[in-house]
Amino acid sequence: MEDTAATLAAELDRLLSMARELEARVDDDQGAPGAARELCAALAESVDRAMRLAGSSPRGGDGGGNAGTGRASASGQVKGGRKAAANKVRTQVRVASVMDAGPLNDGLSWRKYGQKDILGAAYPRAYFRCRHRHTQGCQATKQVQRAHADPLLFDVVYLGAHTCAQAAAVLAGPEQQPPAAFALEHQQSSPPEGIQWPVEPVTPPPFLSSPAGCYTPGSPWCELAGSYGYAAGGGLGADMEYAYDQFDEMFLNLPEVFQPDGPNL
DNA sequence: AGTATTTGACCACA
DNA sequence: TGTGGTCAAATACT
Repeated sequence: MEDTAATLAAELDRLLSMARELEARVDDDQGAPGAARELCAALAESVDRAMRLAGSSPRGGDGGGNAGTGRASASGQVKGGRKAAANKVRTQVRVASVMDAGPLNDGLSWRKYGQKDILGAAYPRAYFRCRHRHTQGCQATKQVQRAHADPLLFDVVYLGAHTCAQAAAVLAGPEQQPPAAFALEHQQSSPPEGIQWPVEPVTPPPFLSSPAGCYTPGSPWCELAGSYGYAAGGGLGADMEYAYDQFDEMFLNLPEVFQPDGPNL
């Protein structure tokens, strides 16, 4: 056990270093996708290994204020069409909202369809689905829940792949650029997401931004101070959790995740 | 007037 | 049986 723990620690440390290097490179040299990709690949590999080492309980740690029910993971079945999301790609992201940051979102059009109090959670969970669900059959949904441990942190879970034209447009951006960056440039097209919280949660897509402090021991979340452009220095954090085997693919081929024939659909 | 959000109820799964 | 996810009518907002 201790051996594994030590290895895990080393892996995570390495991960942190790479992440920081990646940040530095991307930061001062935006035209170096090659180097960035290399690092991303190594990063993904390292994270994957670390996660495997962490044990067979991906959600066991239950980071921070997450209700941690853990029941939404792929259960397969789904009879009457409900709980269909359980079948889909699950991507968990932790973001920090920033005061006065305004109604930022990930550049995609979401429509809130429900909110529910979650057992053991201090704050309700909000349910969103793609606005083009009916017109284009886009099955993507997301769940947003404030972490009770830190009211400024929001746990965002993306379920399912975006198949709508808008998502395709967003993801067709330059060089795997995170949709969030796109969103920042197109905020005016982002309708407000009504969540009954004082601050609007920023919900970056599943893509590593820039690390500051990474991986909280005992938690499945990876703390990543964001430089998504949301609020530099404003205290943005973004965590992410992926199904182990999906991590690399999602990380390196983000657009595929949102495409009709994504890696896990 | 049209659209988005809220909220209670229903359904399915563990 | 309890809980989470979704639906749909009512309400609020632009």
